[in-house]
This record gives sequence, structure tokens and C-alpha cells, in this order.
Amino acid sequence: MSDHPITPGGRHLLESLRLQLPGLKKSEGKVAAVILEDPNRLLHITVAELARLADVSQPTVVRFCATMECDGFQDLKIRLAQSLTLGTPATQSAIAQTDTADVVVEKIFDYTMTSLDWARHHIDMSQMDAAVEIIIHAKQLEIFGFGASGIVAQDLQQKFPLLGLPCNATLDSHQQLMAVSMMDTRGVVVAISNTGSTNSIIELARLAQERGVKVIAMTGAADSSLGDHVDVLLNVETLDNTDLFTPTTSRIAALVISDILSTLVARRRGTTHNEKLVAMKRRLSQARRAGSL
Amino acid sequence: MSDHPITPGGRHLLESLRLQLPGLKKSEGKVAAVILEDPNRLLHITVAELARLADVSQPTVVRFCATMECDGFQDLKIRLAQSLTLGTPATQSAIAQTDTADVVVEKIFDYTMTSLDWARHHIDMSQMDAAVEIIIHAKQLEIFGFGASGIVAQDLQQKFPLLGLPCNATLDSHQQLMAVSMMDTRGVVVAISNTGSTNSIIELARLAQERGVKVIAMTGAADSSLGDHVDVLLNVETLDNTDLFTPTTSRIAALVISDILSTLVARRRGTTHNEKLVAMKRRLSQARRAGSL
DNA sequence: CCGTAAAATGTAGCAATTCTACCTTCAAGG
DNA sequence: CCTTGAAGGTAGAATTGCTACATTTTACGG
Repeated sequence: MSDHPITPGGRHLLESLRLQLPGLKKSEGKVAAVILEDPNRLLHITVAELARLADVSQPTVVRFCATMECDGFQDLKIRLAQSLTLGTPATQSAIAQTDTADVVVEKIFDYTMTSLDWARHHIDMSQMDAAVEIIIHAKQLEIFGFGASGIVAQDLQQKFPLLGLPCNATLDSHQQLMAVSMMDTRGVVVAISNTGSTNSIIELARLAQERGVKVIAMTGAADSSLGDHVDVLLNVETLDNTDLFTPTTSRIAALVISDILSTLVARRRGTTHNEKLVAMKRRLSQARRAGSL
Repeated sequence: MSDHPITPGGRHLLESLRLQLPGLKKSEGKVAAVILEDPNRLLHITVAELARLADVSQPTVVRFCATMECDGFQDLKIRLAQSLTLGTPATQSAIAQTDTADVVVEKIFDYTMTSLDWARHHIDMSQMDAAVEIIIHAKQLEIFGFGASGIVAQDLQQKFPLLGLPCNATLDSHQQLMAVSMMDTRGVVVAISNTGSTNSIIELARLAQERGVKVIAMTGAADSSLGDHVDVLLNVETLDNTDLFTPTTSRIAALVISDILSTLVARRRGTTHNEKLVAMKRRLSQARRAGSL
């Protein structure tokens, strides 16, 4: 990502607002508090009204805009509007038993999209590039994961046409051990664990490295112990909270990373490879039309 | 969803703008064209400038705002800003060979999120409710799918603790046939097919209904032949285009639907069921800490 | 083909909003 | 207690958005 996660003038106004709150002057703090209290309200009020709500003068509001690196009050509104589209803080709240079905749908979508946006702004491109580099030179991919991460593993495996090399997704710990034992140094292990602390996955990574096999890890926790035994750590930060009903967005973010990874690799493969892809897609749709699928 | 997909005053300004374009008056059409040409530009210009760019008078611009059911020019800007956060039209374009890795990441995230937002606004709540109702009264779930839809099937299967009943995800067509043949009328089939035209899935649905088994379908095409043999059709509309490098967002949208469905069912199960869920989650994290996972 | 009515667009001026120059107040240090 | 600089407020200027009215264009019946 070219721009850094938290730039005051950047897209994530609400985020940076909350971050800057403690360091603000007293009056500007009052303004910030009013905005955070109900961000949607701001979109339809004037400087005068905001000044009245925060109990400060109008110029203070204008000065506050400048502090937030906005080009005037209108610009603040627009920045906030953009920031607000992705999950209002209020909407991020947990799902309550009393919510109607409509609200549940709304909240889950909001939550998922906000989480994806978060992941997007926390991607480490250098690690991504490193992963692509490793896969480009690999002859075989062994993908490991359990539970939800097993789903991700299979999804990545299904992208082998894009990746352009044989891929296995192994979800059984015994078979995983066997697979690693039989690999040569031209193979690459992709270890997927959302927590990054699944013991058997860590052990597999260690073993692979010991045998000279390169390891790419996909995880949702940067400082996990899995990170100690890998060549590349694709960290997929999400907002997973531990609430009972909150869906696990980590797996969805991981799928997007899987999309990105396979696309980046395919791009590097060159024209002849892409021609094969086109032919493959054509045959698939022909088979469908012919009724054989 | 309470509001219908395309309401001019709704959140999707760009969408409705493109839709209304043909029916607009000549001058207002010019304004619309200028906006569509570079939507981002609008955010930082005034009425006067927009009027000049479109070669119309200022009141025409204001009138145009009213036509779009916006409450003035400022409101138009804010609506557009919100609409723009989710994938600028320009950004929706296909991935080019010349794009840098940064741009690829940007485009894939944009595309995925825009697609999710689209899906969200095209959910048929009545079908969703009907699906929940069926699952609540079911004793067993058989989930079928191939390829990417197989991934979705497994994901839904993994949600069986939330759903509160035994779930099987079967990905082999022979075993699928066997499973359907052995089901009784208290069982429910969930048939997943993105195209909605996978022959063997359609055949399974038909067979299930014939045997008095209820069928819920998850598909990405509303008018598919699968729809003829199901009790509930959960249509997950996405923006999947057929470009070579475009990722398949349909499976991601389907996962979100899977989240929603399982959450809605869990909510209906009542307190004792939820207590079991909490206990289950606790044991899982304990096992992880103890090192047995 | 023309005349009339209604729709569409433009002109000009007014009202509201945002911004800036300047002034007052408050706090800290000598 | 005075000085100095920062923080905040007052008032007015300038820009912006909006509305009432005038003009042009278009559609349609005679």
C-alpha cells in the first residue's frame, strides 16, 4: 500500500479522529467528541450548528478542520462521509437478541466490509511480493490448515490453474506430516492458521524449514509463534472480536488474500500461460452448455 | 431489506445515476455525464464550476440535485462521496498486465467490497426468512456443491454448532445421490451452485423434492433452472464478470450469506442453545492454550 | 404552417454559509 | 506583578448555494 494505515488526512477520518482525540486542544476536543457521538449527524448540519452543539465558536470548528488536515468544513464532511460508509462505530456493535432479521443482515455485511477494509490497509506488500517470488520458482505447493483455515487452504488449492503449478490442500494432520516428509526443496509449504498458534501447524513449518523447504504462512496474528518458522508471513489483520454471534471475518479476508496472491502470480507467468487459462475457461463453459456438468 | 435495490435517493447514487441517465432532460443529462466522467472531481468543486464544466446554468445543476432526490448540492456531494467509497467505476475496470502489485491489491479489494455491497442490497429477505424457518424445523442438513461452491458447502457445514443440528457437506456426486436417497422428510437439502445450472445439482434437488425433502438453494443467478426444483431460493447476486483475472467474488458473498443464515438460526434457538455455544467456544480456546491443538 | 401552451433552461439577485482578520482572555515564567 | 505567547471568541467580508422571475425551446392542435 502506498499510503500508510493512519494518515490524519487520509480516508480513515474516524479512525484518526479517535487516535488524535487525547492530543487535541480543549475546545477542539469538544468538537471531536460531538462528532464521535453521532457521526451521521454531522453530514447534515452547518458549521454554526456544530459550534452550538459543541458549545464553541464557529472559528474553532473551522480550526478543527484544519487540525484534521481537511481543506475546510465541506471537505471534513466529505471525508467523514467516505469514512462512514464502511461501518459506523454504532453499527459495529455486537448483534443483539432483539435485533430484527433486517438489522442482523445489515450488521453482518457492515462488519464484514469494515473488516475487509481494515485488512486492505494493513497488508504488508513486501511480504506479499516475497510470497509471489517464492511461488514463481516453486515446483509444487503443499497447503495446510484446519477448520476454517482448512476451507481457505482448499480455496487456494482450487486456484492452481492461476498459480500454474500442482497444489495439494491437506487437512489431515497425519497426511500433512507425510506430505512434508516427502517434499524436496523445490516444493513450498503454505501454512494457514488464523490464530497462528495451532501447534501442529507450527511443528509442520519447523520441520519443513529444517528440510530446506520454504514456508509461507497466512495468519491473523502478526506476533504469533508460527512467525518464527516461516520465510514469509502474510498477516491478514481483521477485526475479529470474540462475541458469540460475530461471524469470523478472518476466513473471508484470507480468501481475498488468496485471490490477490494467485492473481499476482498469474500476472508474472506471461502470455502463453494466460492463453492456456483462457482455453481452460472456454472448455469449462462449453462442458456446462453441453450438459456434461 | 426494507428499501428496494434502486432508489434514486438511496445510497447508491452512481448506480441510480447511470440508470436514470437515459430518462433525463438534455441539460441535466449533460450534468450527469460530467459527473460520471470523473466522479471524484465533483467532491471538490462548486456549483458554479460544475455548471461551467457541463455548459449549463447554475440553477440547472441545482435542479439536477432535486431530480436525484438530493436535498441540495451539498447533499449530492455527500451521497456521491458515500457511493464512491465502494469502488469507483474507473477502479472496477479489469486488471491489466501493466498494473503494479499495489494497484492489483487495490482493485481486488475494491471489486470484492463493491460486489459485497451489491449483494447486500439485492438480498430477498422473504426467502431468507423462509430458509431460517425450514432449518429451524429440520433434523438434519445435507449440503451439496462442486468446485468453489463445494468450499461454500463446507463452510456452511462448519457452522453446524450455530445451526444446532447435524450437517453434512458432500462434494462427491455419487455420495450426494446416496445421501439424498437415504434422507427422510425431516431432513433438508442445501444445494449450492453459483451458475444455478449444474446438471447434477439440479437433478439432486428434483429427486429430493420428489421424495418430500425440502430444498434450499444458494445460487448466483436468479433465473436459473435450479430455481424450478427448490422450496427456497437464496439468490446471491454479485458482479462477477468473466474477465480472466477477475476473482470470483460469488463465493465470498456466499460465505457472508452463510454467516447470516447461521446467525439468524442461532438467534431463534433460544438461550439454552446459546449457553452451549459459549461453553463450546470456551473449551476450544482452553484446548488451544493447553497445547492439545 | 402557424399559434398557443407548457415544458425546459437561463438571468439576476438574495440568503445563507463558510472563512478570515482582528481582538480578548487566560496561563506560564521571570 | 508584568510580559509574552497560546487559545479562543467577535464581527464582518467573501464565497457559495438557492429562488423568483424572464426567456427560450418544444410539442401539438387547428
